[in-house]
Amino acid sequence: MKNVIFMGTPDFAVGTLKALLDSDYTVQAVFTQPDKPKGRGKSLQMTPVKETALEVGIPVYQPKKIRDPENLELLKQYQPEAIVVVAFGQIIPETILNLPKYGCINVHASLLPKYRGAAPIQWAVINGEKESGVTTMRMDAGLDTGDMIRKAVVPLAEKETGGSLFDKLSETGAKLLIQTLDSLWEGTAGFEKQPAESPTAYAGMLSKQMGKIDWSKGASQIECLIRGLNPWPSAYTGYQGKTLKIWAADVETGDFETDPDAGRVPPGTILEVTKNTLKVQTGEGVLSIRELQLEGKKRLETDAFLRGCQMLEGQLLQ
RNA sequence: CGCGGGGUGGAGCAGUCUGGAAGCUCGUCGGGCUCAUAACCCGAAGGUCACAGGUUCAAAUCCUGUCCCCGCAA
Repeated sequence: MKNVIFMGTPDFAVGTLKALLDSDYTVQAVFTQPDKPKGRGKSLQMTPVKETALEVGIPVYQPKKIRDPENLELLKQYQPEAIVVVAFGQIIPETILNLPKYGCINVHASLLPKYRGAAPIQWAVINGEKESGVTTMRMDAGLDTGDMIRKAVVPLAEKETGGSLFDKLSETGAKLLIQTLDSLWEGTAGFEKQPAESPTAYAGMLSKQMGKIDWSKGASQIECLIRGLNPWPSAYTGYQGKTLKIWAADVETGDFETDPDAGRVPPGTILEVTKNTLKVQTGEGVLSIRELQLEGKKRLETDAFLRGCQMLEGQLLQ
């Protein structure tokens, strides 16, 4: 008997849950966040983890607060040997952390102690990291501060996006968790303490607002932001009073000294418009927009976009 | 009933308010120019104007219903 309880909520957790279901561990029950109204019609929507659990007929619990004593009692009845927590979205009290024999095992999508917090994947991309990864740890009362058990390094591709890295780490995390559990059951697991201080800023939740492009920043910095926030919440700017999302861009490496305007116009100014390029002045360097989307419209490659929307050189994005 | 934008040849758009011959920028195909080209010139193919009803002499355009896409909000 290898009984475990699974706690998780978003897509990222689904890969791990599925890996568990395919393994010789028994998922006794699943805990996930309550359904919330989402989408255009504001209809109630199940969490991805709940959907998966229902497909295979595992009991699903959606406590508003995992802290409530009744949940501890509930968990006790299952007598899990370990609780697997992947992006659950609620703070788990110590009483629960200490309940299972092997503790609560968390899969965190960064190389701890870097990027503790809710959105480690995207922050790694935003900050232009060359590599990230997944860490499993035995949870303690702190936030992502538990003793580390296993790590897997994943190099970032040149055009890595939050979404693409998300997929990679989700897959990596699933494998890593199984390995981690195996080592726990075999008694071969090693625990490594984390330093008290994380070398990076806390990787807080992403917000729509942080996608607003500050054109006075450097081109390469903006490009990282665009990739990190793709596909959600996406980087955006304004064009003629409308929201303009920027989905992909390249840092322009060409020589712009020939352009008389380069470096002499305010950041955000459209420097050059050709059939399929859109170059924008930034605080440092020039950014060439490759894919964008105007409010209410579809996401388009620059050349398709320019066919229907006449953008003129000299206009300002803000 | 959360708010709003939109569905027009292969792509992106205009035309809808003020009904009356299918337009624009591209792409595709053929020809020309050129050392050459994503450049330029000439020509051609390709559309049940999302779908279904209704009003009208006449509907892409007005009215009603349905489907689908998207932005905001959550």
